[in-house]
Amino acid sequence: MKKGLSETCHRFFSVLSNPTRLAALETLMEGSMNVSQLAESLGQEQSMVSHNLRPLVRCRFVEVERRGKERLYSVNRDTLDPLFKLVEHHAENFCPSGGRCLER
Amino acid sequence: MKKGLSETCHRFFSVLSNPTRLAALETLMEGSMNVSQLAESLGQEQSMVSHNLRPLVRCRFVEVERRGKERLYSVNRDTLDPLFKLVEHHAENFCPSGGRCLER
DNA sequence: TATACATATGAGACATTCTTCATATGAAGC
DNA sequence: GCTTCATATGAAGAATGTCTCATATGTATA
Repeated sequence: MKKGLSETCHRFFSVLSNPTRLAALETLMEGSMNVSQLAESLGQEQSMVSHNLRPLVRCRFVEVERRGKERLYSVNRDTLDPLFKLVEHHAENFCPSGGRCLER
Repeated sequence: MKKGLSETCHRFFSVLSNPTRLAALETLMEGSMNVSQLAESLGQEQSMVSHNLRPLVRCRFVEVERRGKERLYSVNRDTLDPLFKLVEHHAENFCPSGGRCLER
């Protein structure tokens, strides 16, 4: 681990350690959409989704594209595909009882 | 992303989104040690280190081995080596100004 | 079993992060 | 320019997470 990476990691992981943002990512993995569609799909308030998209965009987990008055959000697969695969792999290998060891 | 992985991810990432725990991992990456040594090395209270090691162990980011009255902690390289590499890679590719885009 | 050492645990104070609600911005069409 | 639709932003209470301090557990050794 490179010197100073620990600070970068903190920013990286804190953005990802939120159920709303993860659900948003999970949804966006299946296809790009705009904020309203995402809010609808998640069953959440538009403003909450918007608030939570911000850090995802800032950290480049998600990209935005303006389309008239809408904004189309899509995930950064370069990072997220291998990342989720890694988490899945860890859970399978080290959390035999269905991720139970990951509970508080 | 598999259905339900999002909950696993939340546990996974929340354990990692803490400066003390990341510093502990960073230190343990350079070699296994016991709690006192780690506390010393991090300049932190023993009890704080102990508190923070718990979730790391529970989530299998770290392993413990009893050695008499000491406990030897060491990192799970299977998960952490590729994970940190991935974060580093993301920072290099998507955060051109030295990870500045990862700031709040 | 008494002592010392290593580590773990619990409770409360403190800090940070989330969510909600109200409102602002901004783009398109009339 | 006014209205409507889509999204963003701000502030404040609510919820979570973290740290500290005091104390408990557990192991080795005299």
